[in-house]
Parts: sequence; structure tokens; C-alpha cells
Amino acid sequence: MAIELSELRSFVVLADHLHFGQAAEALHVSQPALTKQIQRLEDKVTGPLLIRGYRRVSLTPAGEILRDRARTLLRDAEIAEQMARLAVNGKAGLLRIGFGIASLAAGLPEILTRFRQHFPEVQVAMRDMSTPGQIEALERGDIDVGFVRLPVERPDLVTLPVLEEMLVAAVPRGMSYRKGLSSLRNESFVVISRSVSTSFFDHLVQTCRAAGFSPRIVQEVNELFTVLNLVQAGVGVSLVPRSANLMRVPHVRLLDTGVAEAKWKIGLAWRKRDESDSLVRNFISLARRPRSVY
Amino acid sequence: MAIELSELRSFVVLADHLHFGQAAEALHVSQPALTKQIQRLEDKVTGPLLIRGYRRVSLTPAGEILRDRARTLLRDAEIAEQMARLAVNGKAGLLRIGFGIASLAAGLPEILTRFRQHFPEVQVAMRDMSTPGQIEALERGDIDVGFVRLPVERPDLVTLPVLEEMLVAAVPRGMSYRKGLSSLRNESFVVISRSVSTSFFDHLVQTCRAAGFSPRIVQEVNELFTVLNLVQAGVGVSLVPRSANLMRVPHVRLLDTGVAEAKWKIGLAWRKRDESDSLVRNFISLARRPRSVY
DNA sequence: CGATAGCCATTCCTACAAGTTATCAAAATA
DNA sequence: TATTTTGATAACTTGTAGGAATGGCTATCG
Repeated sequence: MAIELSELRSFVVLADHLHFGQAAEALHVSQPALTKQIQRLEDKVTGPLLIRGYRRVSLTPAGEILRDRARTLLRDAEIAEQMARLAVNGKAGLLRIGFGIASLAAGLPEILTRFRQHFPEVQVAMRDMSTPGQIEALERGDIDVGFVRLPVERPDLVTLPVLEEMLVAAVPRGMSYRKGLSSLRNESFVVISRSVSTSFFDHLVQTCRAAGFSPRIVQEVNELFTVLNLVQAGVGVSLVPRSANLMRVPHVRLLDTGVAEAKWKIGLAWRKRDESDSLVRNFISLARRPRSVY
Repeated sequence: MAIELSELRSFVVLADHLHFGQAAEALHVSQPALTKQIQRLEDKVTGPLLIRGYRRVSLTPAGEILRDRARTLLRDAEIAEQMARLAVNGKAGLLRIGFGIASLAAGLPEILTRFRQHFPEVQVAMRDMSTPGQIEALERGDIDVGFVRLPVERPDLVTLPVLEEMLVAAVPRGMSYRKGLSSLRNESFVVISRSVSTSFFDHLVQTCRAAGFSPRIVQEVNELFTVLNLVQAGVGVSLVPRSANLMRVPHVRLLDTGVAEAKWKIGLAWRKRDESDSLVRNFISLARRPRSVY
């Protein structure tokens, strides 16, 4: 028979009181019960842990060693139980989140901040990847939730629309925009590289097409922030997510395209079989709750 | 109710097998018993640790966390039990040993070596102190055993003669020693400082007195080895423990004094109330066993 | 010195908790 | 639809941990 934690708990309390009666009271058991618990423990370690003297109980050297080890053991057990309890409630563990260009500027940072506040014990791993990349990563189990461009139609994935995003024209101050998007038909375009996000790039081209022209792309960069700065510098114009206004680059105006195709939905995606995973569930329900946008 | 190690043991085995029937068999219990154990555990952490699918049991994220923590916890518990078991048998713990000038050269190193071989888990702390210092340290509980000059007469201490030691004359090669110790009546003496060991110093003077003279002390040093080297260098002569021959300083002869007072007994001393301390008992019984001397 | 008090061990009994056997229920094959 | 696999449930049994009462040892006190 191996040692049980309850025995160690009793032993540690006894080691603190050095008095069977008082320790028993502290443990809410009768004194004979404690005596027998300690005897069991002493049987298991094949020797005495305490010296029972007249009105004086003291620890043997072995008892002192076990007391010290038992203390840390009990603390560790406490922590293990606590962590498991947090984990089953989705309050601890590891959540791997995929996100793309647009979602970063949009609601993601705020959702993340809120999630961190609610579940400080959860480790969050962020992975920057395109929507198709996220879908593949979800199916392969490399990430747990993704911020994807909707719609996603996969039998094993579930999605939840989180917000509607739209492309707006980013033009330097002073540039004419009388006729809406088509005003930019002859301008130079600075865009995020197609290799960074195929879908975003394609969507930009698509939107221009809807306005009746093909954008003349003169520069491709990797960051949305860079795009805006190049627009400010007069290198060209661009179409960016409306949420880019959060970046507040001066002298750059963000203007409605007036084109229906400019809009798209961003949503959360996760595995259907993770519906029961409380960590994922917690994240979803937090993202679902109303939040300030822009 | 708090978690018990037996529950964690069952859970870990189940997490390894991922099959209730097989895990139950491995644990030598029936399958329903295991099912209930796991249910208890899941109650305690307030949520599921396993997903029971058709022909497929798998761990929840919380289950994985608990499995990992449980494993280290069980290992630690194992170690704690093992250490306690060793400790009650006097095979682990801390033994503080006092020793003086003479005992170091005498049997101590060998006893120590043997003790280390038999009880490798026992930490040994050595403290260099005189016989009266050791007696006081024993009574104050600062050391557990001491190598002392006998006799010791204290009601709360027990002693065991270990070996008989005697002072021998240390003279440089070529010096006359025809008439025994009294040959040295007019020589210069190099001795160990009285502040290092009062009893040793006094014993040296006592021995000379028995030979009919008072030693003329020209130098006091702190180490026996230094004494021998000064003798070799011709600074003077001395009386040293016979066991000093182990140091084998060349050109120094160690010669019998022919004086009964030169002899004394070295013994082990320990607290009477430590008779039940298996660590001390083990050391004593090892010291008691026959050993090679010189 | 016998009486007393303090304190742990022992004994005996009860009750609950944990185990066993037998059976059920769900899900995927064949 | 019958069968197989596998975990959950039900009903019953038993081991054992805990409670109350008692015993026994030891130092102190009147």
C-alpha cells in the first residue's frame, strides 16, 4: 500500500501541533482516528516518525524529513488540483489563435485584451496567417480558433460572424475624390503583397473592378501600416480595411468606396469537435459579447 | 474533499491506456471500480477529464494538464516515501560528527569511508573541535556523535571506546634517544597550541612530567602536520599521537615514550536519548566493528 | 504516597465508502 | 437486424476508517 495525501495532511498538522488531541481537533476527527492514521503512515515507512514522550510528542529525524517533503508535496497537489479545476472551466491552458491582416486592425486586439483579463491563466499563442492558411491549420489541429474572412464552408468547422469590415479608399489629403472610387482609376496603387494575403489582394482588385477599372499597382509591401505611410508620402493610393483608421496616420483620408463588393464579413472559426472544449467556448462567447467598434 | 494520490494513480494509468477495461486490469480492479474512481476525480475538478467516444477514449485539454502534473506529483510522492523509509532506517539524513586532533589521524577517516559506502544517502557534517567542545556541542545538540578523549562522565552521554592512542616522541633522525623520553629533557619543544586543544596540550605536559621534566616550548602551531615538519626541520622535538606515523614525514622518527601516562583512550560519544536514533545507531555499530589500525 | 490529571494507545462497534458481479445502453459493423 | 465492443449503472457485499469508551503510563500535587 502506498502513501495517501490524506495521511500526509494529518501528519503535517500533527507535526505542527505536536499534540495528538489538538491536531485531531484541528483535523475534525477524534484522537484515536488520528492515532491510527499516523500508525498506518508509520507502517508504510517501516518505522517511527514521532517519539511519544510523557506530555511531549516530538519528531524523529525521519519525521522531520517527511514533514518537509510532505509540505511541498501537499502544496504541489493543491496547485495541480487548482490548475485542473481552472482548465476544465477553460480558465487555464493554451489557446492558439490564427489571425490575418484585417482581423488584427479590427476587433482582435480588444477581444484579446478582454480575454486576458478574464482568463489570466490561459496562455495565448498567436499565429499570423491568411484565411486559407487558418482553415488548413484548424483542420490539422495547429490552431484552435481563427479570425477568417467569411464565408467558410467546411463540414468540420463552425463559424461565427464577428464584425463586418469593408475596404475604404486611402488617399492623401488634397487628392480629389469627387466621383468616388472611380476617381482613383488612374492613380498608382500601393498594396499589401499578394503573397502575404491572397484573399485580401484579390478582394482589393475585385473591388476596383466593380468600380470599373483595374488598379495600377506600383508597390507591394508587407504591412498595412506601411501602406498608409506610403499613401501619406504621396507614393500612391490604396484600399484598406476601414478599421485602419485606428492607426491614425495623419494627412491620409479614408473614404467610402460606395461599392457593395467592398464589404465582407470577418468571423471566428473553430472545430466542430471543440464545441465541448471550454477554453474555445469561453473565447467564442467573449468574442460574441457586444463591444465598442471604432 | 481533496484529491487523493490513489485517484491520480488510476487516472494516470487510464491516461496511458485510454481504455477503461485495460487500465482497470492493469490496476487490478474491476472496470466499474475504475469508472467510479474517475468520476470521483472529475467531480473534484468540477469537469470532464476524458472524452468517452465510441471505441475511443481521449483526454480533454484539462485532462492532459492534470495527467502531466499528476505524473510529477506521483514521482515526488514516491521519492518522499522512499526518503522517509531510508531515514527511519538511518540510511538517509544528516549526521554531524565532532572530531579532534588525535581522532583525525586515528580511526576516523576509515570509519567515515566505510559509513559513506554503507549509507550513501546520509549527509555527513564534520566539525573540528576539542573534547570539551564536543561534549558541550553534544549536550547542546549541535553535533550527533563525537570522537572524544575518554573518559567522559556525563549522565546524558554514552561512550564507546574505539581505540587506544598514545603519545610518542617525534625526534629528527640522528638525535639521541638512548634514555627514552627523558633524553629530551633539554630539547626545544614544538607543540600544538593550547588554544587548539587544551586537553592535548595538557596531556603532553603531563607525560613529560611523568618522565621527570617540564618541556621547554619554543613554538606553538595549529596543525599536527606542521609540528612534524618543524621537527624534520630541526626546530625542535615533540610528542604526537602514534597515529601520526600515517603522515609519513621523512627523517622524523616516532619513538615510544615508555611512560604509562602517554596512553589514553579515544571513544565515540553520543546522547543517551539518541539511542533510538537509527542514524546514530548505524554509525556506532559500524565504528564498533573490527577494523585495521595502522 | 496515593490521588489526580494529562495524554496517547487499544478495543469494540458502526456506518459509509469503495469494490464486485451482473446487466444495460450506445454505437458502429457485418 | 444481430453482434460486438466498451463504458455506465444498479444492486449487493465487504473492508476499513472513524467514533465512543476505556485502559495505561507518567509526572505532579496535596
